[in-house]
Order: sequence, then C-alpha cells, then structure tokens
Amino acid sequence: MRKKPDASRTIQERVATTHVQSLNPDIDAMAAISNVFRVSVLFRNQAEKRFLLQHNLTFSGFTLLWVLWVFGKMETHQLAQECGISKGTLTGIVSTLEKRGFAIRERHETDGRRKRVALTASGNRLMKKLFMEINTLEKEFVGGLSATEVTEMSRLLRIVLHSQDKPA
Amino acid sequence: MRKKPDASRTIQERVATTHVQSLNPDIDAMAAISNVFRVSVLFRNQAEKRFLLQHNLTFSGFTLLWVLWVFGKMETHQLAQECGISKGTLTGIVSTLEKRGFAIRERHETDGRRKRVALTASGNRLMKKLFMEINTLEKEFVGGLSATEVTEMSRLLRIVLHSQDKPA
DNA sequence: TTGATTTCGTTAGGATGCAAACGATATTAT
DNA sequence: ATAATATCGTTTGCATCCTAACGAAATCAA
Repeated sequence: MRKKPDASRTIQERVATTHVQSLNPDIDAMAAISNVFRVSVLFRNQAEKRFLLQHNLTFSGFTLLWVLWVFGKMETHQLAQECGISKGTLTGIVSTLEKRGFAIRERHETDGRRKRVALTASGNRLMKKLFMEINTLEKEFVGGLSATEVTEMSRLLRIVLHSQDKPA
Repeated sequence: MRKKPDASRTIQERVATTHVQSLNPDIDAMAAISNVFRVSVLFRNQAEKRFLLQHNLTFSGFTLLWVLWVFGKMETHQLAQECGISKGTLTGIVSTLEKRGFAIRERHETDGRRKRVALTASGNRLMKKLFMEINTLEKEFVGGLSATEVTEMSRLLRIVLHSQDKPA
C-alpha cells in the first residue's frame, strides 16, 4: 500500500503519524478546536477586506460599534467585557473611533471617574449599513449547512463555551 | 406576560427585538459565527494564562512553534500561510522566538533570498511539554460533548471553512 | 476632617497584526 | 552582457492586544 503524498495530508493526520506513538494526544479534540480557529481567522480577514477597511475600520473597531449599536451607550468596563478585550485596549480603540467620528466619550453625571461610550449619528448610519453586509457574510459562511445544522453548530459551540464556566 | 429582564437576554435576542423589524437579519447565522468567535477568544486567553505566559510565549508564538513541530523546518511563505498571518508579521514573531532561543533562521543553500525556520533543541523540548498541555485544554473544552458530537462539530466547521474556497 | 483604600480610565512598554514600500537576490528579455 | 522584471525577507507606520504602573476621583476610617 502506498503512502499518501504529503500535500494531501491534513494537519491532524500528520500529527497522528508523527507524534501519536509517543504522546497519544486526543486528535479529535485537537481537530475540533483547530477548526474553530481557522473559521474565526478566515471570517475576520474576509470581513476586513470586503467591508471594513474601505471605511477605515478594523474588525475590533467594528465589534465595538456593533455592541454599542445593539446595546446602546455603555460604560467602559461592560463594553470591554462584551468585546472580550482589556480596559487598556478599549481606551485605544475608542480613541481611534473618536478620531474617525463614529463614537464619542461622555462624562458620568455623578461619578467623575466613570465614562460612557456612545455612537455618533455617523456611527449609527455606518452600522446600519455594515450590520447587514456582515450578516450577508455570515449567511455566506453557513451557506453550505442546512438550517438544522446551523442551529446544531450553535448548540455545540455553546456547550463548549460553558465548559469554562466553573473551572475545576 | 412579563418581559424578560435585560440581564438574562442573549445578544441574539436583543438584536432580534431591537433591529429585526426594520432590517430582518439572519439571527441563526449570526449566532453561529458569533459563537465561533467566543470560543476562539476564550481558548486563546485560557491557553495563554494557564500554559504559555509562564514560558514567555504568546499564542501566536506557540502556534508558529506548533507548526514547526508538526511539519518540521519550513520556508517562510509556507509557514506564514499555515499560521494564518502575513509575511511581515511572521518576521516579527520569528525574531521574538529567536531571541527566546526557541527557533532559528537558516540560509537557503541555492537561493540567497529564501530562508528556512527551524526549531532549536530548546524549542523542541518546550513543545513536547506544551503540546500535551494544550491538548489537555482542548479535551477540557470539548469535555461536555460526546465523541460523536465532537466529530460532528469538526465536520460542520470544515464545511463552513470550504464556503470560501471558490468565491462567487 | 484628613488620611488610607478602592476604583475608575489612561499611559507605558513590549508583542502581534496588516499593507505597502524597500533593498537584495534571481530570472528573463533583448 | 546588461537592463527590465519578478520574488524573496525586512522595515515602516499605524492599530490592536496584554499587563502593570499611574493619576484622579470616590469611599471608608478614625
């Protein structure tokens, strides 16, 4: 029996044949998480190239505007958590979005330390357009799946998400 | 009938109630892709905090070492593609890993422009350890799924990945 | 009331991330 | 052979990304 040529082998097959004898890793778990990363990188790159960069927006900046558009004006700590970034990073992104005119910082009425971030009218207009364009991309990504499979994928990912809820 | 309190509503529900009337987005597609991002961010953060940072390694640096460990020494353009980063970014990461002593640049024998990147002995030792630790984390992430569900998730994600193979 | 502590957002320093411009090396054209 | 072209990896400029240190503002203590 001939061996498969290298070019046609998946990473998982390669790991299995190279290292499985000595270390015995869980190849299926590895493949699943690995595919999550591949999808996420691919989507991010496509979104930036096809829709975001022409408006001087990064994916991170878009994510922040998206959260503001869905939730309305928010305090920074909540905004950072919803975006999955640290508060230091948030400061930088908000500053960039302020320069572009899409978001604005507001003072808290009673607490001089806190601030709120809100969409500007321009940011609102942009999001109305981008929200649908990104949703088009999302539909394109899951276009090869049936409706049942899409919700099944969501369900499985949600279970994975909850694996870290109560760290052992 | 009482409305759900805000805190218990998912982002998808919020989008649906806030914007669905006017724009009619595909909420299921949005939720699926959104969950992909959440898993990927969560895994990256956990991996860095629990295993990588103590070795002065970022997730990107680990990914590069991982590819080298699985594939052996590689030319830079192939390495960048396998890691999903640009060639400029690759230069920076390889430089960092060289400073740390985990990887090394080698000259091409016949072509003076090309270079190869290889693991050092130290990098090899580190990867043998980290590979299993990260695999433990991968197993922990999919721990709430049955074996069938893990492979099903991989299959669905692979289909999503191929949605971009032949851009319309 | 005044001093210590806590809690905000920002800043600093280092490491990704990208696209585009850049030198160095190879190849091709004439 | 020499000029034009193509292809490498690196550099540059800007925007994230993190942790840790920092000042300002609020709260708590005595």
